[in-house]
Amino acid sequence: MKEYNHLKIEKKWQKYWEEKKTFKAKNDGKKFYSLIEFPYPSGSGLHVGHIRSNTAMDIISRKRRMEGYNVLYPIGWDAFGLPTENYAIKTGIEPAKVTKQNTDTFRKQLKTLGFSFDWSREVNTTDPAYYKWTQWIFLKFLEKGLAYKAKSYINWCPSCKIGLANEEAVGGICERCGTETIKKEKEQWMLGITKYADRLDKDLDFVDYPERVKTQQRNWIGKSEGALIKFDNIEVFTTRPDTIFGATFIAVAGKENRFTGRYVTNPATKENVPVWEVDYVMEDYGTGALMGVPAHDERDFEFSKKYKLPVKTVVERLSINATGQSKPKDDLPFIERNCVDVIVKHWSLNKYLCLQWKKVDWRTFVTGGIEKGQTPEEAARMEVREETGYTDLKFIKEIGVYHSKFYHGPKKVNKFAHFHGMYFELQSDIQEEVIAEEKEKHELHWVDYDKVISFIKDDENAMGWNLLTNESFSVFTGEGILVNSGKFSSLTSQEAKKQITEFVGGKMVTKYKLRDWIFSRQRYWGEPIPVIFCAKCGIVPVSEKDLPVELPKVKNYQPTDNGESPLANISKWVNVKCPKCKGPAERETDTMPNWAGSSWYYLRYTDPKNKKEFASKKNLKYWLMPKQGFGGVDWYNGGMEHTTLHLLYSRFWHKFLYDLKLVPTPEPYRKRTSHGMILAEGGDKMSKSKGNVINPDDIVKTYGADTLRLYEMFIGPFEQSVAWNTESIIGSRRFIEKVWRIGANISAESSLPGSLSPRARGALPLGPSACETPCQENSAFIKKLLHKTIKKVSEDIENMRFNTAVSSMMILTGEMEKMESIDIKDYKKFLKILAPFAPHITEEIWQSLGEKKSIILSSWPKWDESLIKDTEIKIMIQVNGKVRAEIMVGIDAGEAEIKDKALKDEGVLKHISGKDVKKVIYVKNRLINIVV
RNA sequence: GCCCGGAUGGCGGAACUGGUAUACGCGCACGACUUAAAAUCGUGUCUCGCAAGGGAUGUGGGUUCGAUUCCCACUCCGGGCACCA
Repeated sequence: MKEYNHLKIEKKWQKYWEEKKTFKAKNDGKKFYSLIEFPYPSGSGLHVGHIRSNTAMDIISRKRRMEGYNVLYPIGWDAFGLPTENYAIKTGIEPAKVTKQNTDTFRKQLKTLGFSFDWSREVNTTDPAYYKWTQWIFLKFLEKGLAYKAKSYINWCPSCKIGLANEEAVGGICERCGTETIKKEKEQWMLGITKYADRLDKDLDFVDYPERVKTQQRNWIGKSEGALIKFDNIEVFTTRPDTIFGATFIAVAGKENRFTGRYVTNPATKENVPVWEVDYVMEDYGTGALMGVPAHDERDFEFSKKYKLPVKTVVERLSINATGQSKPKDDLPFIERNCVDVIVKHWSLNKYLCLQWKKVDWRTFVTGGIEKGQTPEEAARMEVREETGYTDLKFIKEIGVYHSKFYHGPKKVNKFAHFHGMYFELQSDIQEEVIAEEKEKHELHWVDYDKVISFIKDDENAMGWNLLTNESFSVFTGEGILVNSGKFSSLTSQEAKKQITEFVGGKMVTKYKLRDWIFSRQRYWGEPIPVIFCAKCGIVPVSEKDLPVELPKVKNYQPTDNGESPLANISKWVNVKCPKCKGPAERETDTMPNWAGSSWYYLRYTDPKNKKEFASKKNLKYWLMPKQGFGGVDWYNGGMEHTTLHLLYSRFWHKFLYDLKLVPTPEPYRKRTSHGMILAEGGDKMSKSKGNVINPDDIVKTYGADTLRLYEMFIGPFEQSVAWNTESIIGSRRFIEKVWRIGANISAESSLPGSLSPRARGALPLGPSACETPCQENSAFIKKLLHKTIKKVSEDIENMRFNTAVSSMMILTGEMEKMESIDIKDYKKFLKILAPFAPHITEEIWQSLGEKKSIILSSWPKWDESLIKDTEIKIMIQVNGKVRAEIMVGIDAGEAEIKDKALKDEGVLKHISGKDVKKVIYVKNRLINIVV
């Protein structure tokens, strides 16, 4: 590991980049904006887990630069400042000092790793120069009526003595210390995020986020469309107004289930229904009251069972065949028919009577129409007798009614069938003769209980069976066809919703789970809310020229016992003159949450030193204007833990600023990705308390920064969590040394120190491929592999598949090392694609090969498709799906030729001789499968 | 309870759209070089079998000429939401 002094080399290049500022914009013609979610200061320091996403973004950013883009890749600090505060409280060191200390350490660590941040755009969100603008934006919210004071419950942690936001007290447990929280009522500042709920939901359609992130955001917003309907003086919210005829009680929020003794009128049926207090109804969702529809809601059903309330079915199942042979034909009208679907149990075995149709691929129970004047039971008996001959039937029960729209192949018509599911048990095998015509239609099967579902195959045909055997089908919560609903009967749920809502005088509304954002914190560390309370003038905003309202220097920033902010005790700071009337007034002592500064820091990156505005319009436009889709930050990588709150909050702020015409795009981020965590060696989360934290400095000291970077990328799929393993890191180091060795060997003029010992040099010559084949062929082979690798690495970086990119470069160097000589141009191309991964060592080799400019100023190599194309391809030959041989054929060999060659192959003949070749399947450029 | 991921050698993991399962790396074993060690290079390394062959991608089934990949059921692990009418 001491063949060259990697630490020296890395230091040399860190310094070089610092001085030359190689990473400054070099091409204004194109633009790109990549963003990293920075590592935030915490007590435990930066660990290898933090480094991973930075490395990934650094690789992308370096590649972009080589592709000629102007890259904005800034660095920010402490937007998620909570850990600092937390650590400060624990240690008693002043938060500002902790931040300063940590920031310096981290800055040094990040530089060591060679990240190509644009340090001149550094943003520190806890700096008053920055949070001035956070306060300024808050005042805009206030001006537009989106910031308001309201009574609200806070979760108070008796141990931390801190009021917690909802997200910090999940399930009533303090996220910081695990203590159970207490609810306290308090006047709090709120931000009206619910006004943006609809747009925050809708605009997800236009951004490039992973599907799961979108889903999580949508769930959080919780949009649902329904109706407000009055039952006398009680208004309920329901998403299922179509079930109102089945509403047999009204449930209002309460602590226990006790009947209130009151009755109200169901506006649809005009019947009186009882009003119950119910513990599963939430006071703050919808209207705090709901209509109980036991037949079509599981909780209502449970409740009605317990208190013996009537269950009234008003919606029946409807299935429409969407695909395949039974899909209704568009040009045919539907023929409605009442039918029976008859399930018949065997007289002694646990088997059931099923039919396999002969003319179509249908598997059903006995079915048929109900003739005029027949009861369903009579019809069922008749059908069983006609189709199967069995007569000794005992009627057990009617299973239910379900509807189906399908195309009846044998009869060539669209059918709209209303099935009555009928269940019989056969008493004996007494059987009459079945007429020939019926026998032609289908064949009879007795199917085992547990095979029925797989025999019937089609879900819709198995509806009767599911209703009979599966309890979860007992409450139908889906949409279907209305029954017992007066003039709305036979409408579909979809059709009925609007009509019924109108009929009962209700109105359609959209509700969200999302609540307005509680924006106050009773803590020291946060931007003070820039508001003054005056006895005469009320709430007065601090004027813009007095911003920022800075945090006062305090001795004790610990939270108070009474739930007030620590700032409340500092009368010097609190007591001010009212800006309007100059009378005595008091400052707001609440501060903003850590999410505030992080909601817009990316905007400041475009113009971090601006003193007049939070960022100039010109800069915002340059970096954010749509390149694709909605525009915004081109690429934002961050941890999964921020996919709901932070992402949603910053989207909200951005949209608000967009409405004020202060930012040019309606969405902040065009593309969002998330990295998986690096876990400690045991697979646990890294944490200081567990003592399993891997410090990047230690790794760098032993293996070098390039090795660490490579390993972080190689260790596993980027979006997946992986456990760290220090043992494996040596592989990445060996790879780098191999690259170095090839570089040292490649040219006599190379100024690289002779990295190969004479012994190793002696051992090197040049594996079998170098000796056995002529040199020219070798060089063509390497060229081809190189171009394949360029393609692979280029594409893999874009898709964040760094692990396979590294792997393919390892394969290439493995082959290169076997060669007697390598074209220096080819080797340089390889260095270029490796450069983003291992910037220091590639830079050193690059310049030792006579290059004067930094490798990052060179251009990203292009691959040549014609070189990649194979002239001969390998075709696998399978016999009955098993690989038996392989043949080489020319790229443009015809199918017949290949098949012919395959059938004559010795290895194949062994397996097919004496057997009939039934079928030969040829998959282009891949394989031949011979079926015998 | 609901929603979303995942499960492949001793280990991290690879496999394009259903087409050679285990690339690449680690570890291990053997060999070369060396007085020796380290480093480096080479060979081998899923499993049963002497071989021909057979069996393996969490478990069980299905579709297919062919399934790690698609479908159904289940087990375990991870993440998110949780009386949302």
